[in-house]
Amino acid sequence: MSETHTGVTTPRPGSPPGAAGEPVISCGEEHEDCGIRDVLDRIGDKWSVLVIVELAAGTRRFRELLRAVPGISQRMLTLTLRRLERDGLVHRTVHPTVPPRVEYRLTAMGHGLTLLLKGLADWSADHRAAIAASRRRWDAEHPEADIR
Amino acid sequence: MSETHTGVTTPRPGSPPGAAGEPVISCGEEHEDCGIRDVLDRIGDKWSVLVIVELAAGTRRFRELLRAVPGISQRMLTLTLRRLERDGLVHRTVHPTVPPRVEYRLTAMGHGLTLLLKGLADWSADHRAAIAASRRRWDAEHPEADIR
DNA sequence: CGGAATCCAAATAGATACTG
DNA sequence: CAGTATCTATTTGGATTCCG
Repeated sequence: MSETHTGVTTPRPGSPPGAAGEPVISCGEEHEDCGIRDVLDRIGDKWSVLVIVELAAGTRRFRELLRAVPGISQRMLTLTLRRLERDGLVHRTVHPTVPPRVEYRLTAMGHGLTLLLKGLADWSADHRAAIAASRRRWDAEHPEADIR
Repeated sequence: MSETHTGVTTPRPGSPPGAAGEPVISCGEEHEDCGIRDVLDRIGDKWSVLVIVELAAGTRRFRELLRAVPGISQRMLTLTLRRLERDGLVHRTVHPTVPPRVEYRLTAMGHGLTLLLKGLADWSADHRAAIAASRRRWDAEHPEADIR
């Protein structure tokens, strides 16, 4: 789910070994949903949205985020924050004190993204019941189907 | 119904940092995701968006989708379609002929979702360059970092 | 406190073969 | 044509330990 086919994708220094001529189903030139994958790959994971939502409320320290996002592990919070930082959605400030103090806040672009997330959240809320009902109906009509 | 309990709010300019008071997130009373997770879990996977985008153009048969979405396997197309159907985003019509003819089309709710996806696609397109640049910078500043 | 490193379990995706 | 059924490979997330 990470860096897919941006067309300009940066292969990081320590690129994967072997695996030369990968097909890499690059969305040719006709499919216009190309850029959207970058964003979906980011917000589609398990924790990014929750972290972004928390940061939308203001600057937070690492430990604060850990508490604010219930269930997230230290490792996943670190990974999530690094990825968001790498994409330019989150800014990280290190205060060279003892003990260390590291603060995270959304960048302007990150804040812009929250507007879209709000739209998504609204739509989700509006259709939550319908989706749940549809699932119940489908599950009833397809017993012993294993889709997940 | 749209402005009820949404997930993200725009931070006020003078918001005190780390003010442990009111969470600016209102997802009802508990820390639930407002149902946005249901939607993200669906559109966040590898293929759903591509399938939805293709169906947004009109009714499609299974084989047509298989050709239209480059790289998807038969199995993943089936799974993706079943999940979308279960959520009430896609409708499936079986014509009892020989050979079988199965058609897929978006439901009204599915079409509604495409509007949001368009918003996301637009935003992605607008920030694609910025994101790519941010990634290059980050990767340059963090050699041998493996964020995946 | 804020991580990085390691190991392991689970979820997800892909290839292939078979069928009504 | 439109799927299932298996099996395997890859990705992802979680738990734990250690460290400046």
